[in-house]
Amino acid sequence: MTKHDPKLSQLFHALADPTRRSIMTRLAETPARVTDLAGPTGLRLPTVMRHLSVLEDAGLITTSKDGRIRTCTIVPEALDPMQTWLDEQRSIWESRLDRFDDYVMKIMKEREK
Amino acid sequence: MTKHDPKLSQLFHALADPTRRSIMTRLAETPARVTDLAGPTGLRLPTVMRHLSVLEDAGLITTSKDGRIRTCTIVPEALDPMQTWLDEQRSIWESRLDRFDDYVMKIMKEREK
DNA sequence: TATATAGTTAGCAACATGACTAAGCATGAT
DNA sequence: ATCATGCTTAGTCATGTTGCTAACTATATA
Repeated sequence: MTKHDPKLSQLFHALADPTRRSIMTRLAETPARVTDLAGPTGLRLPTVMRHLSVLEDAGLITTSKDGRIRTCTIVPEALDPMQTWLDEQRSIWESRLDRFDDYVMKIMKEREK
Repeated sequence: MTKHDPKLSQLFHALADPTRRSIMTRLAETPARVTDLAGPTGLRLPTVMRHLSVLEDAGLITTSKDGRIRTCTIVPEALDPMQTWLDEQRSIWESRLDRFDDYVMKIMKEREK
């Protein structure tokens, strides 16, 4: 399972940048224009544009243009694969603990003899 | 909050690579030697070493050397900040939905007049 | 129509990343 | 002591990422 999974890589990569995470947090509040998003970052517009297209390619936001204004909106479900990966990891880890418990139980029973 | 948060960036970056994720999944099962980890990847040892040090720098694994064998072990708690970030995002998103509900309620009441 | 606003495109520079090979250094087995 | 094993270091190379400026397009607004 999860042979290639480029979608997950894209997701993690998109969120590995603090600027992009702050954009995500801002957009979690409410949709915003490109210029609104650029403001707090202190970065130039083309730079912010690039960050936005990384987020959009990863499916984390959608954008639409009305007149000369582009509005960005988050896509909350886009985070689901990440949560799923986390849960899978935890699940494997926990079954490992279970196996360890089994092992300990076995040893204990051995000693009871 | 989360002004810089380089730890989170490091975490996300470390997990953005499929090789590193597969190593994590493998290590969730049980600790392993460097060579054991290299095998399935088809990559050369120095390359795998680099991946391992990225994971170790991110705090996702620890390693220890016994004789000439280095054993790698996952640090499950290292994923906590990621889960926390996800929860924070969701929380902001949900309170936004609440505010939207409030807004809708307000409109509805306006209409009742 | 002229001007400001909002975004876009192109291209550049600096640095980071992920792969490799070649060579080295301990440790364990013969 | 010699050789194989397991890892480590150093150095190279191609590509990707993040920032910039400059110049452009398209839409308001005066």
